Amino acid sequence: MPELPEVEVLRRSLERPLVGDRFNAVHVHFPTLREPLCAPALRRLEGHTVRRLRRRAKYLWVDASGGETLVLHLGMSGRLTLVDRDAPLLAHEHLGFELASGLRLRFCDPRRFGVAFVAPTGDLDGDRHFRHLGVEPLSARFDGAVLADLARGRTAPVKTFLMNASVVVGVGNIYASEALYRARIHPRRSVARIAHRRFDVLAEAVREVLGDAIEQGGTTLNDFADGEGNSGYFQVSLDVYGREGESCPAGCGSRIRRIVIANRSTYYCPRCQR
DNA sequence: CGGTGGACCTGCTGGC
DNA sequence: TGCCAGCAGGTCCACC
Repeated sequence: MPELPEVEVLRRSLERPLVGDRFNAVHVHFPTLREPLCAPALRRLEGHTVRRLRRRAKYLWVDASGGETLVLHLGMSGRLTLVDRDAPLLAHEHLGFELASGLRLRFCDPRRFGVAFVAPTGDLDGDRHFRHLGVEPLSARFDGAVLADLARGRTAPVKTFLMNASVVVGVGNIYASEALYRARIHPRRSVARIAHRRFDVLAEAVREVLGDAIEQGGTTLNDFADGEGNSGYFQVSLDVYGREGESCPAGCGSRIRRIVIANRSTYYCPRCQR
C-alpha cells in the first residue's frame, strides 16, 4: 500500500486530531506482525499525550509526552484509521489505541508486514530500523549530485537503485516506475551508465512525482486511505504503473510494457525511456 | 561490498 | 460455479 506519499498523507490527516489527545489504553489484539508486538512497551504510552507526528522514510513517528515515540510502519497492507471508541473490532485489527477524546486509533494489517514499536524519542535516528536509511527525497539535501555520488562503484539497474532505502527513502514500486518515466530513463539501465546531468533530471522527477502524489491524497489502488478513511486520487494520474498495453501518455505511439526487475513488476515506455 | 532471489503473509482476480 | 495460479504498494537476510 504505502510509499512515501501515502504515509505523508496519513501523517497530515492524523496530525490535527491526534496532537494533544491522550492515550488512555493500548490494546494488543494480535501480536503477530513482522516483528512481534511488545505489549508492555506499547502500554507505556498509556497516560501520555501526543506531542507531534513526524514521518521518516515510510515510517510514522508519533512522539508522546514521557519521552517515547510510537513508531508505525504499514508494510504492504497496513491501515491506520481513527474510529469511534466503540467501533467493532475488525478481523485483522492488531492494535487499538483508545484516546481521551473517545476516539480509537486502529491499526489493521492483513498481510502482517507492518511494524509497531515504542522507542526513546531522542535516540530514533540511531535505532536499527533507521540508522542505515538514506536521504529524504523531499529534503533540500536531495539532488542529482547526491544520487551520482551514491551510484559510484555500483552497477544495479537504476530502478533497483531508486528503491534502495539506504540510497534514498520512500520510493517504492509505483513511484520508481513513475519517476523513471518522467525522467525518460529506462528502468533497467545500469547506474554505471547514467550521465551526471541525467541524475539531476531523475532527482527532480522523484521530487515532483512524490509531491504531486501527496497533493492528490496519495494513490489508492485497492485500499489506501488516510486517517479519516478518505481515498487518494493519484491513481488516475499514474502514467505507466499498472498500464501495460495502454498507449504511452506522451503520445509517442508506443505501448506501455511490463517487465520484472528484482522480482517486482516494472512499467515503462520502450520508446520514451532509454 | 554490491546484487539477486527468496521468504515472510493474506486476499483478490482472472483464466480454465 | 469452483478451483488455483499468479500477483499485490515492503523489508530483510542468505548467498554468490
